[in-house]
Amino acid sequence: MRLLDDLSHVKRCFPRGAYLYRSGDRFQSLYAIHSGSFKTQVLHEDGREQVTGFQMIGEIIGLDAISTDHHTCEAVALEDSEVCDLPFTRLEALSREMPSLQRHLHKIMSREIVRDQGIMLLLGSMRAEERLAAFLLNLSQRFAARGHSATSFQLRMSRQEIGSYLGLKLETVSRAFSHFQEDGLICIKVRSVEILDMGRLRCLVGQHLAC
Amino acid sequence: MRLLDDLSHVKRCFPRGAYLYRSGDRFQSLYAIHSGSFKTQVLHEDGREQVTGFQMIGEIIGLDAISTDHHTCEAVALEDSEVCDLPFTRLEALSREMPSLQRHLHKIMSREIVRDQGIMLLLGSMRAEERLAAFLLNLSQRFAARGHSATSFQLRMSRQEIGSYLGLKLETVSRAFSHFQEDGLICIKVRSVEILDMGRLRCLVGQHLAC
DNA sequence: CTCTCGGTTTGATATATGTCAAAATTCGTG
DNA sequence: CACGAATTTTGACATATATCAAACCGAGAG
Repeated sequence: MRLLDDLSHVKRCFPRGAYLYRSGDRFQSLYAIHSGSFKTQVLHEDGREQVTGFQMIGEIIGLDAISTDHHTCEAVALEDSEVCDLPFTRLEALSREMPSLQRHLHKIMSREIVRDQGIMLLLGSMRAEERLAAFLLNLSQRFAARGHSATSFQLRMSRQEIGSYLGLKLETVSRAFSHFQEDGLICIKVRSVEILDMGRLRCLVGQHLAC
Repeated sequence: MRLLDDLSHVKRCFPRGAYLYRSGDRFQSLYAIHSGSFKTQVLHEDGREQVTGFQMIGEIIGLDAISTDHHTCEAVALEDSEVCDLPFTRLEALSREMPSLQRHLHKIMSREIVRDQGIMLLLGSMRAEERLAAFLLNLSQRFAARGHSATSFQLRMSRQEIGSYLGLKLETVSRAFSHFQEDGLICIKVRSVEILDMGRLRCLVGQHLAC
């Protein structure tokens, strides 16, 4: 990771709502998120859009573009954010010199593939409340990994964006949040979340088991 | 691609139903499909399984395992098949020597990420018949790319497997096929498909547009 | 501070897909 | 060739989620 830091000291700022890249943009760099957060989404000709992920500090985005030399999705800042460019040809050259960097890069790409498989599982075989519980637990875990509270955090995205990510309508997301709150699983006030019963939330994901 | 061929002349055979690898297996190699076809699926603790893809000749599988050194999904032969092992450490060593191989490997991984995004779009925002139409068009295109007919082919997977892949129940898949047939879009007899009206099938994907 | 507007919540109703069940067909095996 | 098992098709009905609509709330602008 230190190697990546060496590659670029230049941070660029993106205000909330700004595009880091758009679908069709020429591929130059991967981007390391230095502060803030982004969403990535793919567009369908007919205008529908599907959020494919929410990225936070330390995560690398832009991997989709390697395949065609053009970005196939777009990345939008969810809050004021900073990113470091990682020019890809330099990254490739460096990783030819340093097997550890090479392996690291491969792991990053593979991890993205595994993450995507998890989302397919979620979209293909979970019900609305399971999906939302899985989403909350995923956020919780990622906040914790960054030294923040695992139980209390702010959502950076709208109900609409959560819904798009989870394959649900925003009303369904809102209702599921309300239901979780009635059941004492969470306390939610618009965008601030507190997880009250992590155990039962975990049980919700994987309904099929007795809990 | 020739480089990959050099890497391994050894083909291994897998009869229909055999596992190429299972979830949890130690990662050693990527696999190039030399003949036949496979499905990959992820398992949920509670027993649910989600098919994440169908792979055919020339495609590389096992990329998920790089991230953790263990396979996170499993691959099952859909018919008698042959694969070439591509030992990953040798692949990495070679690609340090040969920038073109390095780039090729990166593109393969990135292409998988793009493919997964497409499936998320499908699962997250398409209706049953749109999903199935997209699936048929995808198969058609891949058969055509391999020199087979784009309009007439055999399905190698069951309704159940198609349903799992598309986030639908097998009955829904069957009904959608029947409906396509009534509408004169396809002729389907169990596992043999003939596409009769490619244009209207394309229109079905992306319902929102007037067609 | 108040207004406005986007976002959120909640309710009533519609609909796509799931569920359960039975019949029909195909396929593998003896 | 014939049997049984597995897969597929089809039907009747149930239900999760979408849709439409209205009320509510909160954050930013003036």
